[in-house]
Amino acid sequence: MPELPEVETVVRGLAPVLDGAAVRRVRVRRRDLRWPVPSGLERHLSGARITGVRRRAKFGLIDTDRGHTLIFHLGMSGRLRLDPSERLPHDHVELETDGHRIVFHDPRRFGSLHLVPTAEAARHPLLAGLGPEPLDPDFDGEALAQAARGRRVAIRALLLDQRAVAGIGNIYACEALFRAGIHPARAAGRIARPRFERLAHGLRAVLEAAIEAGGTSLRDHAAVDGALGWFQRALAVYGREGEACPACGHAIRRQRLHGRSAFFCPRCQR
DNA sequence: ATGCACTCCTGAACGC
DNA sequence: TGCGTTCAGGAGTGCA
Repeated sequence: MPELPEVETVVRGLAPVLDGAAVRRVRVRRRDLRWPVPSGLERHLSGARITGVRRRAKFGLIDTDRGHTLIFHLGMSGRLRLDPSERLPHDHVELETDGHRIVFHDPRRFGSLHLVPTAEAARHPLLAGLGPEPLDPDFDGEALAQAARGRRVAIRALLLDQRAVAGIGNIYACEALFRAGIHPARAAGRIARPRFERLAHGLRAVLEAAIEAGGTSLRDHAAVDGALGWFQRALAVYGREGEACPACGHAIRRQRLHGRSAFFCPRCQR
């Protein structure tokens, strides 16, 4: 389940391979992803040179010298495979450069590909409303406090809202809340100001540690070279229902919240 | 504006 | 063994 650290891992793996490379051929085997693969993808990318690979929230952006940017989202089960030795089911799109092949593989097809003029990438509907990057140097508790003002939703739901803060999914929302000692069901607007500072710090710390470890590979994530991320070993609460809280030893609890599991320590998180 | 259920999809895990 | 059910969840949609 690619969240910010997993996408960052993919982008970092992709950049040295794609930066400066020329796209030789694009092959689309399946167009019906989360949204249809743009019909002009092959035409606009073939022959273009890649000028950069970057990330915004959970999106990867590949810029070309033709003024187009390819945006990818990995959804739930998406992977980018670099120079795969065999073709697999669900290999939907293939990008051949002068030297490598990048394959977009996505069994559940919650992922998507988009092509936009580079100058308008930030205004694309999927990117336009995104909140601040939690790893941006300017990101702090104030940004979270502002997004939470007057809101009655559970803080976990607010963290998952990409307009409030970008790139967070269920795993890192749960982990950051544990680090900040905040109960996932607590109403966002009823959290005292200093606690947002702890939450912002918890988010940053857990995301940086996860990137360092190459992300969390629960089921679907892997770096472009197929390497698994090792951060699941460092998860304190996510997926650990019944296990001992690493801080106090109390059993980790799982609670259904808005249709999704929230994992937390009922003693440490209030 | 806000909150929330529903929807898409497939594979893994589970129960009988 | 084999079938059915449940779950995972990012993010748009549509409703109250």
